[in-house]
Amino acid sequence: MGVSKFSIHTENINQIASIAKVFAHPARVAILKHISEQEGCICNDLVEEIGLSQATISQHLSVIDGAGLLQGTYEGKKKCYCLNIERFEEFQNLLNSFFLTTKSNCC
Amino acid sequence: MGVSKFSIHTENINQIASIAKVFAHPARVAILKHISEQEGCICNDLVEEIGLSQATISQHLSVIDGAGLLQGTYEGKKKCYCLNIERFEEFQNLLNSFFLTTKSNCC
DNA sequence: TTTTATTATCGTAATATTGCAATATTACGA
DNA sequence: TCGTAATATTGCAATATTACGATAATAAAA
Repeated sequence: MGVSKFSIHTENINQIASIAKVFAHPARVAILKHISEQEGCICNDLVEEIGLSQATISQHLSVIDGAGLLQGTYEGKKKCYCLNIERFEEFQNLLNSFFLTTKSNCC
Repeated sequence: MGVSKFSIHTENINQIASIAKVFAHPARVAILKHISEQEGCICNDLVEEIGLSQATISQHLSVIDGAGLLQGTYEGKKKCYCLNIERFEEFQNLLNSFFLTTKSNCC
């Protein structure tokens, strides 16, 4: 199979899983860290910084972007990515409330 | 390929990704929620509750267990799982510091 | 000891993910 | 307009994940 069964779970459960999936690959975690560390965002430095091919980095970027975590603006030829802090905090809060409620309901 | 390149990343980055991976599937999120909601843990109720086969649930349980998030004790024939709160909180803290440092370093 | 209930593991099929080379696209400058 | 730099997309190949039936292993009860 290989297909995750989403339909059998609640909306909240699927949401938590989708959020976690974004962070479930080291390249994407590294990209987010690098983007945030850079003053004013970065671009294809990620390829050199992280050591994966341009195609692969671009692919990971689109996953992160698809989750709504990025704001990209063009500066000349270069596209500069920046973290969408509101969305990022939303993710943080959703994960945190999962942790909190799970913890407090436990045996 | 299909192989994630872990060796090119820092320990901390790989750690965040590994933690997120545990929560990156709705069945595992559902399992954790059910386990925590039940007074005193549960066992194969998960199969009925969640609607996946016993083999699949057992597989997901071993992923969660492999991350150190479970404490299993036998009560007669039944094996009752319980959340390892210390480890769970460790995960929460690691993720939270990732969120915090990423956020505060951002442009 | 045999049966029964519960959980784990194995084998396998279907699908997803990861990574890269090659190629397209985009936007600027000459 | 053409060339060039930067990024995105496409098309694989390799590997991982998910799911389940079948089968083992385990532990209590008959």
